[in-house]
Amino acid sequence: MPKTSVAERSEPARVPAKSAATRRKILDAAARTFRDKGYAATTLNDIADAAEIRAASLYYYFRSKEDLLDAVFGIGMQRVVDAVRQRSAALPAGAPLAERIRVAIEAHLEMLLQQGDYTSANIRIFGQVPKSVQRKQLPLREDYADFWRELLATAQKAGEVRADLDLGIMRMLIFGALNWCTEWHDPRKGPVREIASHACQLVLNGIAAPAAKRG
Amino acid sequence: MPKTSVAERSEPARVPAKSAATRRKILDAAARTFRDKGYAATTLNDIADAAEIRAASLYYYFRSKEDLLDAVFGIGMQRVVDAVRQRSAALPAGAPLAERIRVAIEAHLEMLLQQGDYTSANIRIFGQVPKSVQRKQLPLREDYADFWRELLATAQKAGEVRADLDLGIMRMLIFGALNWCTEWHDPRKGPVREIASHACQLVLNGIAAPAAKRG
DNA sequence: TTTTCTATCGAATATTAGTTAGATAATCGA
DNA sequence: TCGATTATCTAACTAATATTCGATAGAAAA
Repeated sequence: MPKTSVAERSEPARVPAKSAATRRKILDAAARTFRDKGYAATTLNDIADAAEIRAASLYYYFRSKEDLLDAVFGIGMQRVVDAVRQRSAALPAGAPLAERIRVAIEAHLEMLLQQGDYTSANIRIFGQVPKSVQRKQLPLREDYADFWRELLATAQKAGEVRADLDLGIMRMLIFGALNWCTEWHDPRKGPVREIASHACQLVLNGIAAPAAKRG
Repeated sequence: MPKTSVAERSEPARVPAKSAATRRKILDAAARTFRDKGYAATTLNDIADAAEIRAASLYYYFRSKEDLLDAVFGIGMQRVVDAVRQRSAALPAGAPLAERIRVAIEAHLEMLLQQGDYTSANIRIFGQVPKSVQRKQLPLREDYADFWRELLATAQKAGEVRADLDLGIMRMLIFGALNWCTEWHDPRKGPVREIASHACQLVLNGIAAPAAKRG
């Protein structure tokens, strides 16, 4: 029994909308399952079950399991890049750099903990995934890294970040504090706002130049 | 050809030392491979190859793949607990709490990045491992968490950490900054000391109460 | 209606991986 | 030297899994 069950049609029945909905369901299921169990431990049946289709049907939409993973990763990274860039662009031109860093932290955490499972899947399992997939994702990752590099470098040049800090190391420590949240935070439970606020305090106080120059 | 190749015997030929050396080689190989590729993606053949034996021989030392993982995890967590406790205990009784936090950070990072692959395997792949193994590891993990809980709570009570901070959240953010290093740091390359120093700055400045009380 | 294309499925395939069984080599105490 | 125990191997088994193939239902087009 195919059981078509078309429940997604919210818009006035577009032309190719039928297949797009299934594709989305597959991606959603894959993102969640990959994130929760890792790539190797996730079977195509796991994904198919969650998407309410049979495993063979996955191949109508994706050429392979790796392809599916790559698609999930791409969406996840694109989303966080867009979210952070957009929030940052919404700030007034003369906003203090600490404020720019704050909204970047908040956007990153919200994407990781509230929004879809795509970004958290990417962040969480990237290191345990076939090298070929990692390689294909590198350009997007570098895009995102560049955003932060520039943000921190500008803040340091402006004297808002201590001059003696190695920003490469500091950036990775900050990423760590944020990204690790996927390992412990229960999205249904705690409020993200509370975590974001603490992360901002840790980071901003952690790297800020002393307000009053001594000596 | 078995090719016995007994090259480990550094001590004067102990009694059961023969089997213990192989067991150690298996554990070393497993820790490294698990950490690098994850649990599911690691095959017993990968481990056996690295340990220079055949896969079937693993079963002379461990009942199953899960058992082997559990052994690796246990060693990894025990090591970091011991290292951090020991370093902390070596401090003079009246040492400032910031100093206690600093040595804890340093010990944690050294165990993660320099010492064996056991701790890093535990930290890195714990979340993508069978639930049964996670459950068996919880007591040890709690032990370690308790150490940090107590350390931070004491510092807060002493007024060295801002009173308005939720230490549960802050502790996980700190763990994140440290643990994430397994994802990006190349142990052969950068000096750990540099990273530890930056982590200390981030954490200590990030949570410290302002030196001069205002108002 | 007939044809065509899209989407989905059941079944088959080939490979791999964890595990077991039995044989055998190596070691050691007596 | 000899039997017993320890350690390791080869070969086989079984279950699971990614992937392929051919069939088919439904919708759209003709």
